[in-house]
Amino acid sequence: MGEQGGKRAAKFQGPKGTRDFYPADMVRRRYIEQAWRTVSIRHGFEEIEGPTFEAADLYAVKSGEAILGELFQAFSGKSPEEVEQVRATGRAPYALRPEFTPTLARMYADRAASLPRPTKWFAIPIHYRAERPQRGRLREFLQWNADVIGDESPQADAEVIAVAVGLFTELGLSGRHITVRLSNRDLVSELLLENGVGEGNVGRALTLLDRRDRMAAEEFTRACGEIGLNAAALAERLGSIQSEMNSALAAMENGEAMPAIARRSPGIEQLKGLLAALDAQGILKWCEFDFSIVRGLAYYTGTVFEITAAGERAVAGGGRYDRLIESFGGPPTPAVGFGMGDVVLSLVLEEHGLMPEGERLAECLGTRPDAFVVSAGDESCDAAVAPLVAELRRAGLHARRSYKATKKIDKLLKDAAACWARFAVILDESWSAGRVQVKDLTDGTQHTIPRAQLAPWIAQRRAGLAV
RNA sequence: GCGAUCGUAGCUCAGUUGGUUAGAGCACCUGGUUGUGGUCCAGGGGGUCGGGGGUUCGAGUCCCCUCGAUCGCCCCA
Repeated sequence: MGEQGGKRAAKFQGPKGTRDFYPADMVRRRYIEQAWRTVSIRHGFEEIEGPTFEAADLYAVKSGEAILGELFQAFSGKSPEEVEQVRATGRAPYALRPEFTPTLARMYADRAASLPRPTKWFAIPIHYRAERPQRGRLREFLQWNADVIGDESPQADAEVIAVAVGLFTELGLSGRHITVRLSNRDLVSELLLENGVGEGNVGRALTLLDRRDRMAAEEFTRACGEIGLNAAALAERLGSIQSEMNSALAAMENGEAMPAIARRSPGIEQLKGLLAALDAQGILKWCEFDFSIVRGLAYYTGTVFEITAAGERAVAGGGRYDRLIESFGGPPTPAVGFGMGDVVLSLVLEEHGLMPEGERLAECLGTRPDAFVVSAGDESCDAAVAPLVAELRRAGLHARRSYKATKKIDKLLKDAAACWARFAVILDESWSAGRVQVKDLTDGTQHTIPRAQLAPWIAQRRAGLAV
């Protein structure tokens, strides 16, 4: 911009951390979205969607500082008061959504009285976070969310984990590639209280544990001192309970009954319930306990989990948020859910050669043309291409044509093969007698078909019926 | 927001100690090899070397700034 007239226009680049989806990229995105949608529906979830921006206050307290620092802010610019507010406070009235759970909780709270229990919803929203892009992290991304609302039982926790596992299975991933790491905030909180932390400092302590690996040892020690936490004792207790729980998990995976657990507490009861429910879902082999996971978002309660793949960031993360809906003005409503981003998932699929391409991808997405019409004859054949394509489309077929000027059949067929068409319709000398050549590009056979029977012939043959 | 590396056609890259009109392969378009699907051959379109400034007789090649990308930090999907 700012160039003199006559100079070439300035080129624009897409904003930092965003992606352009050309056709080859879009089909890969659709492949993932289709798997998300198919598996969600298979597990009995119903699709919802909300606004891409919300009142900034929606995120203010519930999400925690971590997300607040990454908010993309938005305002209409229509009123002087609004502009002045942004200028004075640096805070806009709206924010592009950085996550979906607050929107979901708001939507549920609005109609809670008329919604069934449990309500099972999924969404495939686009999200925005103003962080520095890097491997597996962009500023604009898709995130699949699946939530069970109104069911406090561990069966609900297991059900959302099961739909995530179902997705991995659908895409060809297994427990060799993927691990579901389970934890429980109530259990960790109990142990914090038993190891020196006062009632009012539990939240702070959880945040501290969440960052433990990322801070200097002496800094961690000092922070522990401030809240009275005996970190060594806590680590020892958590570690021994963790290995006990993992042994129980392994035993159950071998078909044995759940072993007795030494400790008795509300947190342990939740974990035992979860273990039984995961067993009922048949997905124990994907899971393990990892009590170092507490998660950064402030609204989590009880069960929390992260799903990881070797060498990558977390593919998905989630947990219980039993008080969030109430805090948005709804009735007290337990809920559990997770989010899975498209960026890391794509990397994992690529890494294992599980992202299909070419014909297989076109087949999965239903984008293969049924007929590809080419003219290899005189002007009358050229003129017949457009009406013939239109006729096939009216018959409900996916019909395309070549736009090349050449009459070379090899090049025209190459054109047809490039889009994975099932049949090539060749207009040549026989067109003057009302017939076309149809080549089945799958098996190489060629047939002479009267024009009037072309569409039904292709439709039947596509359906696998004998002609 | 901080650090490191990088930035030449749509893609992958080559460009000699700075020196005349910036190259290749793939892709795209056209034509030929006289008519059937990732052969071969020929031709063509497309880049002011991310952008701006500076040093120099002269910079894609050196210096500064800026934008972007990649990989870490932070945080999380």
